[in-house]
Amino acid sequence: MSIPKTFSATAAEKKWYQHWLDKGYFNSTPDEREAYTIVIPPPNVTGVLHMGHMLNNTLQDVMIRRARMQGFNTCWVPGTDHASIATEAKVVQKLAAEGIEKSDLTREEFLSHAFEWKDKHGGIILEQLKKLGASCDWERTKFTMDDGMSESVIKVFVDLYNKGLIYRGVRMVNWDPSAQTALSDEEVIHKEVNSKLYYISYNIEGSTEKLTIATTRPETILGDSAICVNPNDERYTHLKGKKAIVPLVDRVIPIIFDEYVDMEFGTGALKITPAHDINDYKLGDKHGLETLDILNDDGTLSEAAQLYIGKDRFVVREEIAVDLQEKGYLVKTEEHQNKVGFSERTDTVIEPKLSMQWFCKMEDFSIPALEHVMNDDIQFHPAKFKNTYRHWMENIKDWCVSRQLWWGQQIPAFFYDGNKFVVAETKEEALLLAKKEKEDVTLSDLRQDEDVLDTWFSSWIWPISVFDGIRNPDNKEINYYYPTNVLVTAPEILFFWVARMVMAGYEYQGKLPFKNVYLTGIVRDKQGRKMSKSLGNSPDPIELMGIYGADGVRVGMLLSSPAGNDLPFDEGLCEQGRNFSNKIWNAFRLIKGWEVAEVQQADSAKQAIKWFENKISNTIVEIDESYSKYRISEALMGTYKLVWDDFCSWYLEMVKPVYGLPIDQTTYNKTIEQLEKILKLLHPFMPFLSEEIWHLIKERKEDIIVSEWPKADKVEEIILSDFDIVSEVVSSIRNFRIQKQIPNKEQISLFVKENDKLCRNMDTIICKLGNIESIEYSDKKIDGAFSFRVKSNEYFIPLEGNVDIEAELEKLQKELDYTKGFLKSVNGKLNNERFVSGAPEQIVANEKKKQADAEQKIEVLENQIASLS
RNA sequence: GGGCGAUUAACUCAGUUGGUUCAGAGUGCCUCCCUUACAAGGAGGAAGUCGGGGGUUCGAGUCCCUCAUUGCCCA
Repeated sequence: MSIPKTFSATAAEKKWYQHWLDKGYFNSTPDEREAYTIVIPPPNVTGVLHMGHMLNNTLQDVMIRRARMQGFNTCWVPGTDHASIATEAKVVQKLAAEGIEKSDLTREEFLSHAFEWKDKHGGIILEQLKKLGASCDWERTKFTMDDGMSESVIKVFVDLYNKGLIYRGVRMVNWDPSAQTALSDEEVIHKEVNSKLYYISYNIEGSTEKLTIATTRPETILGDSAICVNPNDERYTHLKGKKAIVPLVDRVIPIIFDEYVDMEFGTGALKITPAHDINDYKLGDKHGLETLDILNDDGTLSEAAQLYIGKDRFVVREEIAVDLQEKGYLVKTEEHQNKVGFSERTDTVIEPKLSMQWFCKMEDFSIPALEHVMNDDIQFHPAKFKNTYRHWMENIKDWCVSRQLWWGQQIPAFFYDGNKFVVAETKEEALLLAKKEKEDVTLSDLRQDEDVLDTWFSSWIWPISVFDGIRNPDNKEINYYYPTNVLVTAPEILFFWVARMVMAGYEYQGKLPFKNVYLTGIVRDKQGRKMSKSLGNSPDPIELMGIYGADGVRVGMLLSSPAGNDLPFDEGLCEQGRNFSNKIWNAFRLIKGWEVAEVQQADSAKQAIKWFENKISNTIVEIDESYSKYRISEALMGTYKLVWDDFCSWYLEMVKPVYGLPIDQTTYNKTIEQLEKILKLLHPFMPFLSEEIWHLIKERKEDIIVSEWPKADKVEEIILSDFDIVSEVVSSIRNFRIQKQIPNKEQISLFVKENDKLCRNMDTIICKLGNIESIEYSDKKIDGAFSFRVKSNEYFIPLEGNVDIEAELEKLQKELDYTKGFLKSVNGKLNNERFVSGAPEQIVANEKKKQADAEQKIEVLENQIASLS
């Protein structure tokens, strides 16, 4: 049988993924085992896979696969969310391309277009996740607008309304004039922009004096209700009781005094526009000012503005500056940097706007949500995010849950008689409620609120609703799978998703939604920029997997991504992953190529097996520990080094038969046994490669994906430390050969002056790897030989004549200097009375041991130097 | 402006409650090698005043203060 030199990933990926699906390994139903559950952070239904998803979902798959092997009943629930703003924007855009305006359609017509779009473009991302190897229970795939899911959302809304936790009110909201909807604070991104500061002078009524204000938004003067100055500002005290006249429209407004105004900024005089600025709104409220809304929903000026009616706010900004200039009101303009809010979804400048919205009260929710994170009932990885979380929870504001869109769950509030309304799950129930208030109300009198709920209002109950725990709070599945074990997500959505899930969890299940939260970093390009579609700096994950294999990319993603740290992505990492696949593949080829025969087991092989069994146990302990701390990249690196360094570079070299000769059965069997353990450890990271080799080792029915996670045996530390000496001896021999240009196949002899008792069990390994004819122990040094030291023992390789005494002396001297320095630092401590009396006993004992070792080594070195000079 | 982090090798990061000379890993780089699993490989090697300064301590990469740089969140 001939095995190709490299692992061909594509075929194996297809084959095994289908096989796993056929066998139903990903599917879960409650049974007597303990559950291990993860719910996917639902990606946007019309999204495509990007590098952030790759990182996130690889992590989840690693955890799920390991848990499966550990015997848990694993359940990874996939799904997507409807992403109301983004998706509606896409649908509107698509319709516009066909010449259809949203305003021409009824709600039902629009929604049928939207669902059509979703059916066609939705869920691509889930198919892409399969390529990555994601072992989700696909039969459980959920979409936030599925009937049951929407029903849960509505139920929660009604329930919270009835509890008095949802209310309707006029508030200043973040208005997206492009999407024409309100946004939550979290959906607004503040960016530093270069803008202009306009200095505009207002006439004072009944005076020739002028008052100059500074603003970045000159168009809003049309909505001014007052000018405000600081009462401590002596420049303006004489204006008390006076009035100012708004330029161009000649409206008379009061001059008011409030310490809110910063005397240093601009001219110290502030125009107040309560309808278009949150701080002005608060001031207006405080001083009882008029509220003049001069903008339409689409960002054009309304009739209330009197001028520029119907023109866009940015156009007006330009025009009004010119007009003010011409009429002599514009004193000057300055370059100015300020922060402006943009819509996360449409990148439009946000307009603070007063409007009637639905809000969810957050204060009561935040108490348990904060407490259970601070006391580690819910653990964050890394824990540093607890601070950020606390800060938000302690400054929480009510949540604006209504959106002026159609794509989403329509708010179940039904109006009648103008502004009277009832809230109920169905129109029929609403009618019953309404009838209590007004007997003659009919079904056709009821008009449902036009708005839909924020998408996060679906997502915050996701860990519950995917198990139908809202509609049936005590069902078998929710009781079995909830709380979930870990949530893997990005810190950017810590607040508007993670925190709210915690709130909903306690409200609706009385329990935390997940025990652990693993926060990933952001995947960045080499220049440190966030990878994004608009920048075009993100590689296509599917293409990457084609080049490096899914396993290679998985390893590449995890190699340098400790929790919470950004990942500066480099294709080189995937290449490293691919190379790793190949390394394992070739180790397998080597073993598979051996001819097995009834021959005596070499002692070196016997010793090697003993060592590796201990080594692998030791590593399993370390890897398990890394996993338990959610240090996934550390677990990967531990596995990587076990395979590459310990197994391939050391173990296989030690047991490898001489070329052309067969291997004994015992060593072969043991080697396969070790290889299988290694494949199991690799499986969470490299599911395809491990399954492929697992089955190439021999024909078998059982699959590695459901095999048992290796357990560590008791580790004999002494064997590991003895091997450390052996490996150092071997390295020194190799070094010697390279220096003296003595080829490996030329046998040499080794003499040892044993100053410190050595374990000789592994001498056969030294002989094999160093191609040593014999090792001879003696109590005196060998003259005229190449020498090196490991610990305090001296090793000699006799050499005809050409020992470079100078070089040898220099090396010895260097080592001597180092050891003396070391001894000095140790003595420094031991001679310090306060150290000896103050430090713990164990530490002092250690220092004494170090002292003795160093002294012995110095003696050895000095003797050697003396003999050479 | 307020809050929270970060700063360790060329790059990306580890470094547990202060205690082996503790200064690490992977990558990259340099030298040699197509040796009969693997050049997608092997054998070696160089490389850092732990951001600066001060303090606590017998002892500080680790604790405290301060400055600098930088990131994130909030206003």
